[in-house]
Order: sequence, then structure tokens, then C-alpha cells
Amino acid sequence: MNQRADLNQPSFSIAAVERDTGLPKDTLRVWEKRYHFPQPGRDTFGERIYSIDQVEKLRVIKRLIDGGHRPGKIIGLSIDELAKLAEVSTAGSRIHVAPDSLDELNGYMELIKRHNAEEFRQAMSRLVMTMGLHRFVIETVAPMNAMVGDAWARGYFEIFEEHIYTETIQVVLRNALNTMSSTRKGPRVLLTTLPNEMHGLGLLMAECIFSMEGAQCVSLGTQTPIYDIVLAARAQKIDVVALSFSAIQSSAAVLDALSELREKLPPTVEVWCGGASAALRKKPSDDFFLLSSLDSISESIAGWRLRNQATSA
Amino acid sequence: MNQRADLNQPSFSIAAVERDTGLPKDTLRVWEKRYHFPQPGRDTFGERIYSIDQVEKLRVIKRLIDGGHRPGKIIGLSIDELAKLAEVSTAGSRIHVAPDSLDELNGYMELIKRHNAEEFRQAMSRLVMTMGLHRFVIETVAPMNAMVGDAWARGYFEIFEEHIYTETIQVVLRNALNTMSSTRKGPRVLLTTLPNEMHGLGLLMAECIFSMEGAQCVSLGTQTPIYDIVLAARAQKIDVVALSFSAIQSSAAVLDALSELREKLPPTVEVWCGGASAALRKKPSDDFFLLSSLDSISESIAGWRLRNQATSA
DNA sequence: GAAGTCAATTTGTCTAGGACAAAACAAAGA
DNA sequence: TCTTTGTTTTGTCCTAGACAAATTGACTTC
Repeated sequence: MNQRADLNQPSFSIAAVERDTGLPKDTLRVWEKRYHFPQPGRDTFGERIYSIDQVEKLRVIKRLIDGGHRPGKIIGLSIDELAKLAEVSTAGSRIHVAPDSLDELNGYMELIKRHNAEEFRQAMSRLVMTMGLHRFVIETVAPMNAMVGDAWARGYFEIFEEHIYTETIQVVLRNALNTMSSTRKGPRVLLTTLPNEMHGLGLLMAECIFSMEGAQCVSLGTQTPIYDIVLAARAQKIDVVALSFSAIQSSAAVLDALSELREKLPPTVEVWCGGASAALRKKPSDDFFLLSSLDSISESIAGWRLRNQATSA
Repeated sequence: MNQRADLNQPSFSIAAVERDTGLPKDTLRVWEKRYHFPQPGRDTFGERIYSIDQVEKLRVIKRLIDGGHRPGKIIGLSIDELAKLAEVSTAGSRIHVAPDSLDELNGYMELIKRHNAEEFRQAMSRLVMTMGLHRFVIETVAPMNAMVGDAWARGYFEIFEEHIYTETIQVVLRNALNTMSSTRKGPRVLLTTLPNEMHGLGLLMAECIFSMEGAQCVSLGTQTPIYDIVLAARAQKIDVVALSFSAIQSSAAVLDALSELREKLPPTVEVWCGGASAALRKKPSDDFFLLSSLDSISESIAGWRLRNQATSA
């Protein structure tokens, strides 16, 4: 219920921790028993109170687990050791940008950090104009998302700075989308996220690419129940359901949901999935088609056109 | 884990039911004990298996509960009785609009119901042009929000239709916002919602009115932790923090949070609150200033200007 | 008749400890 | 190097009970 009990030392209920970290209550309790972390205090009613430090450590741990580490091995480590581990494991992974543009991107990050929100917005708007929307999304927004995520995990960014970043990019992308005239030639694509997935920026980026490839996009925003995705697909005569996943959710839940969606959707409607979630890459599945990157949307649409050139109007 | 036990009769694990209905696992188990519904079967491992009928009934029940009914009274009813109840419950409620424009608004609702999403969007865009943004927000969007909410509670609208409505209005409003040049004269206003409050449409409507009154808006989107609102207010040199509340949250939690926010914010920064939440109207409070309607934003800004004409640049 | 107070009921969410399948790992064999 | 086996780890489910917060209903007061 209450998120902080004391004045200067904010504290979290188990439900709040679940919301903030993505770790289910059951898991939090069983970790406490098995690994002796986190060891929350108790309030007057015997209910767990997590400190801000514990929540932050849990977030780092969650991130590492999503990246392939195992709970038992890392839970005992200190914050510093975890941070070191995080750097090592992120170092060799994505964020593959040309080194020179990396400097440029870091410059934009600095704008946010120095709270020049307006200047940042103008810089982004200018970039869309000069690079074009397609390159802007793929070469600027995508890597910056990763950088902002890292900066936040490392404690360099505050939550509100991430919010300002997200909001600004959203404004710029939506503005660009508005200026695009809608075609009537491509596949009808329904864009949304499953329940519990609240990150809408990936969705918006996908919508940009889809639209530029000539798809007719219908966005439902975030968190649409499976049953309603099915209803919407029927009502809107959808060809492709495109879903976006961030890294937070548990693999089992994601795959389960996708299997249910596939089952309830007419066989002619395709399911395309993209995003950072490791769940999508675990095993090849017949339940959905994996968009391995934003780039692959173009090819996928071309493929769809080939498959459907006979039937499509 | 497994979603189906039988071939033609899909069945749901407790996790799947939680995802599809929004009812927490704990609640599902305690309902079973107290009200003897739902009474799921068990698989070989003794785990609950819910039938599709049970899930559907749960969805209806959830909707009625969100609409103010109480679990104990309605869980025993049959599907038909529940459906009847849903129609009656919202029959005579608020929504105060001129009767002639009511017909017009109903016409727009019909567009969504008939899934002419594109036509609806165009109609809305046209309205902004002819009425002007100010009147559009207050005379069209505000009452339509209420109508859509009612339609959903009555079961006339599906969730996905509400999503399409929200998404469309958002596109139209953001587009209108973009075409507005930013001034440098008015108060700097930070717009956001507290954690657990995910409805962003009210925020966007407020941002439209604020901007037209010459305020310099900084939006953080939804769900900003209190501590980060304070940080952002300092970093962005904010004069007014504007918060939006929908009806869902509990009064105590809202008032608690507002009191905490007021305490941590510098005294010079004002807190303005608006939205449907009953919590705001319970008692007059020194912690915040109540924006009783969207109209009152204009007067409030005028008042702020008077108070600050000496100090403001 | 409207509004406030207080007790009784309802309802959601937390607690505890235990169980077990599925996933991940490690070690042996082909 | 690749499969196959056994072992450990790990997440999610189970039961049963407790209790505060929210709601209701009866009662009193202005």
C-alpha cells in the first residue's frame, strides 16, 4: 500500500517491488529463504518492507538474469561486483554503432543529463529531417534506447530523465508519423503489447518502420488482453499482429501468452514479434515470427507481399 | 504452464487466468474458498485448470466490480443475470452535454463501434480545425471520455475499442500540440501522474489547455515516482506541478501521496490536481490546488500570473 | 432530509512452509 | 564434438490462516 514509511528512507511493499522489478512475489519470498537476499525489514503487521537499496540491487540482478546469468551465482555479490559484471556482459553485446556516431549519441545523452530538454527535442527533430525517419529510428533511437537503459541501470540517469527522454522521442516520432500519408496497398498491421508490458516506445518505432514500408498500421497502444487482440484483428481485418517485448517479463509467461494468442487467432493472421526480450530467441517457435531487429521489418514485409500478391487487392 | 489439457477444450492455468482477467492469483484462490466460484478442475499435479467458460464469466465479473458492484453479491449469479445487470447498472448516470451535441457525439461513438477507425480519426481532425483545440478538448473529448467509459462498463464497448478510441484521440491531440509554437512567458508546468495511475489521456488534454494558455509544458508521461517529480521540478525550474487522476485509485493512497509530494517539494512550487478521482474532492486540503474542471485551468493560470507578475521574467 | 459517527461485514493481500516439474548444468559415453 | 544421462537449481504452484482497509448499515445529530 504505502510506498514509503519513513520520511527520508523510502520503503516498498512486496507488491511495489514486484511492480518495480518485474520479479513475482513468490520469487521474492523464495529468494529470501534460499539466498538470504533480499532480507527486508518488517512493519508493525509483519509485512515485508524493502529498502530502496534492496530494490535497486534487485533491478540489477534482474537485468543480469535476463542476460543469462543465474540467480544462485550472483545474488550473493555486492552492488559493486554486480555493476562490474554488468559492464562486462554488456560490453560485448549490442550497441553496435560506428565509433564516431557514438560520440554524437553521447552528446545527446549529455543534453538530457544537463536538462536541456528543449534543446534535445530540437536536435532530434533536426535529425529526423536530415537523416530521414528510417535511419533516425534505426541508427539513432534504437542505440540511444539501449544507452539510456544502461545509464539508468548504472544509476547515471534518474527515472525522470528517462521519462523526459521517452516523452521527447515519442513526440518526435509521432510528429513524423503524422506527416506520412497512409497508403492502401500494404498489409494491415495491428500493433500492440501484451498485458504487463508497458513500454510503448518500441511499438512506436516499429510503427514508423511499418508505415514507411507501406503497411496500414492500427495501433492499440500498450497492454491489450489477448482476447481483445483477437477481437480487434477480426474487426479491423488485420493481416499481421505485431507485438513488442521489453526485457522485463519472464520467458515462460511470454511464450505461454504467445501460444495462446496463436491458438485463438485465425490461421491466416500472422504474428510477428520484436524487442529485447530473451524469451523470443530461446527456441524457434511456430507460434510467431521473430523480427530479429527493426531492419528485418522491411524484408518481412517484402516477404509478406510475395506470399500474398495473388490474394491481396 | 500448459494451457490446454484437452484438444478441443482449451483450459487455463492460474497464471493465464490472471493475465487474461486481471484478477491476481491470490484473489482467484480466495474466491474459490469463499464463494465457491470459480471451481477449476485439477491436472495430474493438483494444479488448477480453468475452463474457458469460467474465464469468460470472470471477465464479466471483473468488469462489474470495476463498475462498483461487490464480489459477494454478483459471483453467484449466472452469466445471463450478469449480462442483464451490466446493462442496467450504468443506465442513469451523469454525462451533462447539450442534447443536440449528444446526438453528434453518439454518431462518433458509432463510428468506433462499426470499426471505421480511419473515418473516426478524420472526423476528429476535422473537428479540431473547425472548433479550435480549446473547445474540442472541453466540449468533445471530455464528454466522449465519459461516454466511452460508460459504454465499456455496460459491455457495449470491448477493451480494444476503447484502446482504439484512446489512441486516436491521442494522435489528434499530439498533432495539434505540435503545431503550437512554444512561448516563453507563462509558468513552467510539469505534467505527470503518480505511480499506479496509467491513464495518460487526461494528462494530454490538460497539456493542450495549459499550452494554449501560454504555459511552458514539460510532460513526464505517466507514473512518475514522487521523488522523481521533486528532482524533475528542481532540474526543470518548474513553477507548477500538474497531476491527473482517474477514478480507480483509493482515496487514502492519493491523499497520502499528495501530502508527501507537497512536503518534499520547495514551497514556491505549486501543486495542481485534476481528474475524476473522488479523493480530490473529499476535503479541502492545503497540500494541493484543485482544478475542478478543464475550464478552470484558464482561470488558475490567470491567477498565477497575477500572483507572479513581479517576480516572473 | 442531509450529514456525521461507530460497529459489523466484506474483501484483497499478505504470511508461512512445503512440494514438485521444468530448465540448466555437469559428467559420462559414443 | 556431439548426444545422453543424472544432479542441481529455480520458478511457480499448493494449503491454510491472518488481518487491515474499504464498504455497508444502523444510529444519532444538526
